[in-house]
Amino acid sequence: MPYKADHKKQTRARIVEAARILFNRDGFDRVTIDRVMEEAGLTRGGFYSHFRSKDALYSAAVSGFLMGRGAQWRAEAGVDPSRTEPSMAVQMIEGYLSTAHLGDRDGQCPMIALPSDVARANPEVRAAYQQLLESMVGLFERNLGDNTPEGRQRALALAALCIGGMVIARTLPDSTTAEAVRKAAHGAAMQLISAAPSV
Amino acid sequence: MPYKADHKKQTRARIVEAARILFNRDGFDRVTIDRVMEEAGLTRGGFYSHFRSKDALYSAAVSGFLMGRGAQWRAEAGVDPSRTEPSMAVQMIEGYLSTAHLGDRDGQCPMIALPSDVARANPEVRAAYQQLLESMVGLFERNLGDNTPEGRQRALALAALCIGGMVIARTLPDSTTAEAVRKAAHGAAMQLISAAPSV
DNA sequence: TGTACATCAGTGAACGCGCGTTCACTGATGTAC
DNA sequence: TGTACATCAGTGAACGCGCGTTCACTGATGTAC
Repeated sequence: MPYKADHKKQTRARIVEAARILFNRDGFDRVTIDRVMEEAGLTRGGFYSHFRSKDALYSAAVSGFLMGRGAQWRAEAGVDPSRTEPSMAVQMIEGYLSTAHLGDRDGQCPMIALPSDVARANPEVRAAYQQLLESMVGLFERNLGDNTPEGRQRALALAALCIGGMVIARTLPDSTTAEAVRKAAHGAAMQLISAAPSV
Repeated sequence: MPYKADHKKQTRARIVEAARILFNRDGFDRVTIDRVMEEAGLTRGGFYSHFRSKDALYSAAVSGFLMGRGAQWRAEAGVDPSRTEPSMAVQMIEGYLSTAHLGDRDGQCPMIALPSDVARANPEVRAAYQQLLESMVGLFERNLGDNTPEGRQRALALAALCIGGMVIARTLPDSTTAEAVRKAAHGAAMQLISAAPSV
């Protein structure tokens, strides 16, 4: 057998990682396979021995975030999934709604970078996106320790506030207003958390 | 002078309206000038006597919403800009975070349909988008009658929650979860409003 | 009132470019001897 | 240990298509007489 067993798997991972960054930056339609492959240090033609189509790469990039950059991000933010307590939810929000995250176009959460793209994408991509959301909501839910329908509702609202605040801040050409939106979402999120029964 | 004075202006308005709907549905990149012109009952070639470029149409479509479909929408939702009282803010949220709005792909608010497109668009488009946001935030602010920095912050957070909730709901392939997100955002918005000092 | 005319909104063919995808091939690599 | 070999990851030229944009033309319209 030529090449080591995981050689191809590693190349594939490099393509997905390059795609994740470029999709975050420029969106699905404006990223060409040429650019993805070049960023991964390869050439155009090899792409189709790794992926069925450009669409297949899209869902791989979205769902790849959770285990890759997303895990790294949780570690940096000091979020420990094994500990479940309200302070962890606060920690998540501090990280998600931070100025650093707002400035990080390449490393940002795909839920911020790609929502309107995803809303028009195929079911596979949308399922990957929903999986990201469920993971965020699940973390909120467990950390707030309210295992009722109201608890889930609160967790969903927190997700909407975090993602919504960042999505809007990113559209604004005026960085002062963008920062104000980020801060406002942060404040409201804290308010929602402190209104939770278990806190 | 051949053709009435406002003939060209009306044609232009028809193009903008067609563009607004198509952009809402499919996003900027996937809408072709051909389709816009066809939808407006015209042919390809005439486009450039109305707009400098496809980009110029984009910002016209985004800022056109406020006076066109947006005004109609406010009327339907029973929002009266001349009355400023908390019940009007509640009215706005009821309309914005409604099941009807979630189902209305063509008539929806462009802030829901296009945020990740706009984040990568030129400054002109982004300015038009910011104008939409300012108008929504201004309405919240005045209606809640809290003319302090905290009042503006609350208004910004409400906007983030309304837009964020709808943006996320729209990405989800599973309509039950989508509806849950919408409801959760609605509940949290009401909670934020009722926590305002003047209510 | 009817007709010739000038204007310019709208037409549709054409151009050039870039993209997703295909495919015959090349050459780096691990293995067998 | 060194060499010939089979494999298959990766190459790069080519294809076909669709899109934004241009441009020479057409014909519907209001006006002047």
